[in-house]
Amino acid sequence: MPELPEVETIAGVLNNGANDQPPLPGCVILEARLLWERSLAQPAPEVFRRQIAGQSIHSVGRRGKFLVFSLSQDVLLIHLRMSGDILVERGDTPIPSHARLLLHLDNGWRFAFSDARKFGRVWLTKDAGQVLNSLGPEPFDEALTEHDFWLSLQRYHRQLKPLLLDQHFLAGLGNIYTDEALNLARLHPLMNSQKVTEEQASRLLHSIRAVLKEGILRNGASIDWVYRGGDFQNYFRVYRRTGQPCPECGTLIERLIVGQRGTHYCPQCQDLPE
DNA sequence: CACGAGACCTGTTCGC
DNA sequence: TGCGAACAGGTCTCGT
Repeated sequence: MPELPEVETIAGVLNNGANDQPPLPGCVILEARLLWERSLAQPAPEVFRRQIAGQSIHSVGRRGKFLVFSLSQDVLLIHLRMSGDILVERGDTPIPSHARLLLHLDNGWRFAFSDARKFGRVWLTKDAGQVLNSLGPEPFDEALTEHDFWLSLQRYHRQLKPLLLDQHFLAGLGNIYTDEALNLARLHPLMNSQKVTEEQASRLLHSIRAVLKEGILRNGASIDWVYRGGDFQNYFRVYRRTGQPCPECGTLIERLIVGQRGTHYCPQCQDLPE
């Protein structure tokens, strides 16, 4: 479910707190409860419970679509996948129906990893790199230049959309922001990455950064039954807008399946060469 | 290497 | 109204 802007928004709220919840940094984890053990990727459940108890939370960050919690001894990593969310509620409130992991905090509040579809995963490790090192660059990394981006596109002979979704290539894009970025860059989702010109690559990188930036500015998108305050869904150019007019030219948005993902694009603005 | 299908899961929406 | 199919913000593994 969440992509870079949503995860960034969640990390920000957890780190700084909000009107209805305190910030996590400074809290001590008293006890962990695993309600669905398969959500735990690493280590074994007993080890996890023993090891995390007593650790304090130093900060909450993000790498790609991973939430990164720096604890006093270890790093807690959470990937929300399709339906995951983090809820921080008072300890005496009812346990959320899809809670998979609960952390009881020393301030009387309770941290819950909620995940209806059970695709999300949790790691507790001393070496976050072991999990995160295979990720591609952060889209906003200044070291990622337009020229580098073009060269990396040249290294593959793949359809643009599946390549952008590949977290080893670039970290953070998901189905929404990939469709949005390709439309803004006026590139067809099936275009071969090797055929992208240097000028088009530059346009694509700018578009990726623009849609992610706007997503973050609007606190992410809230669609389906998962609502967390963001309103980027009201500004989609093509995503889930099949049959509606393209904001640029008015041509009706079309939908096709690419790499088994629903894909939305403007057949006029995003034409497929040859 | 690149692509498609299947798996992992539950809940909502669509179409007849 | 009812019911099965389709669909959903992700990623891994396997076969061709």
